[in-house]
Amino acid sequence: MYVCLMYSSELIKGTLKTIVLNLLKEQGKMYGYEITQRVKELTGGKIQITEGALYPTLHSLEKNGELATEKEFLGKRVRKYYTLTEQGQTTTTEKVNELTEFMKTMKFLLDLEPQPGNA
Amino acid sequence: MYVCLMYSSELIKGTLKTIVLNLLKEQGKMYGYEITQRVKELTGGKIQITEGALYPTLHSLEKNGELATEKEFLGKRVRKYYTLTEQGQTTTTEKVNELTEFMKTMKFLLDLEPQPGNA
DNA sequence: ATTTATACCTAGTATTCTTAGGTATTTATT
DNA sequence: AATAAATACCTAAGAATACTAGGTATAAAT
Repeated sequence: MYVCLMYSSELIKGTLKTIVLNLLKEQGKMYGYEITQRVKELTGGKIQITEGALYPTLHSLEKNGELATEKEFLGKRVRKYYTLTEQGQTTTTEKVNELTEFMKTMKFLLDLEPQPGNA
Repeated sequence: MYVCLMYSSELIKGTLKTIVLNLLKEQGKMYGYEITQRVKELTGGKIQITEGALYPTLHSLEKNGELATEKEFLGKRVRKYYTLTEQGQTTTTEKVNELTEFMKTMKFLLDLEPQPGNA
């Protein structure tokens, strides 16, 4: 039986918005469920975005003017596609740059050499 | 006038424990205030741990058996030094490895090429 | 016919950080 | 000498954000 090792959820905190915005920048337009599946697929199951986290985040980003929506009907079922607004594109660049810098700083912090005496 | 650019606080979420544990691994023993100052110094002010976040975290780690404490008196003032327990050393290694892996995954996600048509 | 996958959503809870205080000693400045 | 700043500890209330656990409904697979 294959056990998938997920990252502990606390690590996702603070990066979810950036992940979603960046995916939209790359894929153009996506709907909620698609985002959860795509992230799961891209990370080999190591990051699984729950719907309880994703939908409120999408709604918040839309309310804030970063995302625009359009509905598509497949038979009787509805899909809600999200796209970046102009403001959203700017925000995405900023947040991706910030996260990249943050990770450099974290890498530096984690790579410090132990002082003599701390085996 | 020099303005220090801090990372938005949401990025710290989920990494604070790991930062503290790893610092203790490197420095051997530290007290709370020292940790805030050391992180600020090491990151050029880009990560500033607030005391309101740090102390509850230290207490929680101690309660959980990851940290041990000893008090030192300087005149009438008290310092509370924290050190890693054996369990704490194991946890530190695990959490540092996990964060490192997480950052690799994030880097991969952020470096994906935009699909044709999404300028 | 039933289960699984797709597709949306929300309410309550838990975690975790920030804000904004409080206390007290020591050192630096004026 | 008086005041301010730095050191050093702490907590409580609030905000932000994710999880759990539900709900609704259609389409596809077994």
